[in-house]
Amino acid sequence: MSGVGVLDKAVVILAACVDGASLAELVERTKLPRATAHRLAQALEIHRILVRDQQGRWRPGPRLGELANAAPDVLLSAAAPMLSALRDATGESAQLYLRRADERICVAAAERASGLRDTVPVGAVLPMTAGSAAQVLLAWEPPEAVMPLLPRCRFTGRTLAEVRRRGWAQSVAEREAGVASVSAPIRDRTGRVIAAISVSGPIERLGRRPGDRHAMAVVRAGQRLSGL
Amino acid sequence: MSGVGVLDKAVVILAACVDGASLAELVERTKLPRATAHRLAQALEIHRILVRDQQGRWRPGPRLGELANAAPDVLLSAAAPMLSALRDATGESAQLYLRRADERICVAAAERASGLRDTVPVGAVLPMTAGSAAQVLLAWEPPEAVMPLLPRCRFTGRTLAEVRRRGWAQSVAEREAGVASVSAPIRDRTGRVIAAISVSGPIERLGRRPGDRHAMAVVRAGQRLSGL
DNA sequence: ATACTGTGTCCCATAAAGCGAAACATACCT
DNA sequence: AGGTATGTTTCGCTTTATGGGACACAGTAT
Repeated sequence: MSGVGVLDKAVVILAACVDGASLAELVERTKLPRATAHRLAQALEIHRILVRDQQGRWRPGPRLGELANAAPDVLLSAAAPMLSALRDATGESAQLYLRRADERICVAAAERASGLRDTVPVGAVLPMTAGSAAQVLLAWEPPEAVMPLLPRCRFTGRTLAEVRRRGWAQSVAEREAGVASVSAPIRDRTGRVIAAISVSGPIERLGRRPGDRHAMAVVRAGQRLSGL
Repeated sequence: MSGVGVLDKAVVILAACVDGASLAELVERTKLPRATAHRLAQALEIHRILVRDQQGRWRPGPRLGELANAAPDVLLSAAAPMLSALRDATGESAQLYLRRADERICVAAAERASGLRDTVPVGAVLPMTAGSAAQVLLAWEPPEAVMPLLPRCRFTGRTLAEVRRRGWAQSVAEREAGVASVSAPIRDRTGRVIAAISVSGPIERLGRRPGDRHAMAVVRAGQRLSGL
């Protein structure tokens, strides 16, 4: 598929191990012969791209993070002042989310200093089934990646089409009662959505159409963080 | 080396691309024949493990981060409450650092709420040449990885030997005048140091031997975050 | 206790994939 | 204009990767 079969197989194995996999699960998910899966997983383990726990389950190893450091670091470094600026411009808490399978993780945040505010601590794992950031992270994904999730989502395919059209998403009382939010995509150089930038706060302040008020600032921040 | 030559070559290529590389640089750094380096880099690009910019330079692609998400997520998720607990227990700001080549990045922090405090925002990139976290991230590295850096460090090989003996590091006015800090390692299941956890604050409060006061709490927090 | 099934590991004969020299195209420098 | 460096592609050949099957161990059913 890429022209190098061993790499094709290794990537399939890595994808199967994101949430942990035994050898049997690996074979089942990758459809590779057991000897092949075992041999390649061991080789990835030697490189610390996979690690194996006491139960014999493989999951992503530290070397992946080391090799990936440049990409996330650049975004994280650039995001910190941008989130602070967005918080100051909008008067609401701002966050940055990465997608992880069926969840999203907050990797940077700038919290409104006082008063009523939505607090999402860095490291928090939130669902992909609700919230404007989830809509943004899903809207540009291929349909086959989205379809299995949609039955459990608080939004629909139609909502995601609207997100693609507008370039941003808004939600009211989706992830949490009383909270409204606006999100926009952050893209890599190829145009793929790699993260979502958001502001969130109480419905009392943001209203039932928070995009009217804050979409432009959030979209602008997302554009500035794109292409790094 | 791992028994699968293509994977061995791919990892060498990925390591060479962490800070960006043209084809010529890739060939120079990996010692691979040009056709081989080109073919494998293109295959990694097809998988989005590498991306290529307009100048033809390859660097880590978004897929690496996606595949690595689980590993950093587990640590990041677990760290947030642990950093808060450490901040409350010690009364100082607490941070978590990952190593990136010759720098370290703050990926999680819990800041002391009021008064004089050391503020390191999430996303901040700090040098590997000064500070107790730098000592911890270097102390268990192989000598050949450390030697090139030592001439520029504010500490010595002897300091690093002491860190290995004690299991923690302390620094006074190294990274910044007036700031003292204590750090301890966070290890993966194989025992390798993958991150450093720290508390930092003014010398006035922490004293010139901040380890006397806080090493136990920091080491304990590091142990609890190890092996995830 | 025994038989069967599932899982993990390893070996090695074989086939297929990956290798990489060389050719070609383009850009840059003198 | 000529030489050099860089990037891309081809394809005959060699080396590497494949994966069936054997083995060991654990778990389950009878």
